[in-house]
Amino acid sequence: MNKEREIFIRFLEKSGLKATAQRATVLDIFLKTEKHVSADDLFSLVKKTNTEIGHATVHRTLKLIKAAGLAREVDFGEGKKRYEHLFGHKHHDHLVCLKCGKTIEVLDPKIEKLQANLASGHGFKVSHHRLEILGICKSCQ
Amino acid sequence: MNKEREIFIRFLEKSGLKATAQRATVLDIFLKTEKHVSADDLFSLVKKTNTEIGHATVHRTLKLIKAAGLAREVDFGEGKKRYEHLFGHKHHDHLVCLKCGKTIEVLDPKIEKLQANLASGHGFKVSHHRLEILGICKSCQ
DNA sequence: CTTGATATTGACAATCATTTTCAACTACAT
DNA sequence: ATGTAGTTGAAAATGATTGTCAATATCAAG
Repeated sequence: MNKEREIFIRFLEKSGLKATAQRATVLDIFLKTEKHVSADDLFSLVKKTNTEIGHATVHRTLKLIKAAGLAREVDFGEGKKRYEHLFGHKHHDHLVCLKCGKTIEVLDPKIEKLQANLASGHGFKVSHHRLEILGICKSCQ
Repeated sequence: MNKEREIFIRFLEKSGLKATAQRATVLDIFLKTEKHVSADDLFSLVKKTNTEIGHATVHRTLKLIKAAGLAREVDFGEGKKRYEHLFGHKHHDHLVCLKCGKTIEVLDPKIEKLQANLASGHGFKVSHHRLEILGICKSCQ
């Protein structure tokens, strides 16, 4: 967590941006939640301890956190972005339950490998990928 | 194409909905474009031949086309939905170029198989999945 | 072919997520 | 301490999509 803060500060410096109290607050609260938060989720969490921070700032800061390499955008097809931690977390894909919304993080190295092959076979230089398997989880069946 | 029209009509009947000229027009133009169209793309295409159709109708009709099983929603993370043909098209995944926006449809049965195994290993009953590999295509490198 | 119940339409307003604008404010190098 | 340049919150703007509603069209029944 202090490591993440340091990375963020360093990213801001390097980009000629400023380390403000609002940015620190948003980052801290983001780091405390181990969920896939939307900007609005995070805004609600932030509001609990600090009524002064506007939602535009939360959006702006999430972009920065992502740019700093501390978060990844995920999209469960809801029409809004969600963010998850990236630092100290290995890449993974998601199983998303269509009933209860629960997500399970999964990883299959064989799939990852095959995906890379598939892309390079088409001359593609991969930046990243997105795999979501949607269905009904065990407890919802 | 006539097959698709028939499926659509049958779907409307079965659902107690009406076969209107607007719906026929939107469907026809959708079937003519072999692209991943957004509602607004399609609205522009429709407007070329028929100025009378509103954008709300295009949105509504795309939903119906999807419900009829003739289209699939795809999401390239642009904050809007795109639709692609489903009838007579096998399932596939996408390579999306981040520079020119071009998409290549790909399929690897081994990946599909592994995905199914991965999900069932977690007790998941799969409804569908979404795989997009984002990167830079050959000609944009 | 007329009718009538019901679905549909387009225009417009509303909504939701996100971004922009802008004047007041703050960080931080000097 | 100070000036410059980035930052903030509030409010307005944007873009995609959906809801409202009065006028209109569909289609089964007579």
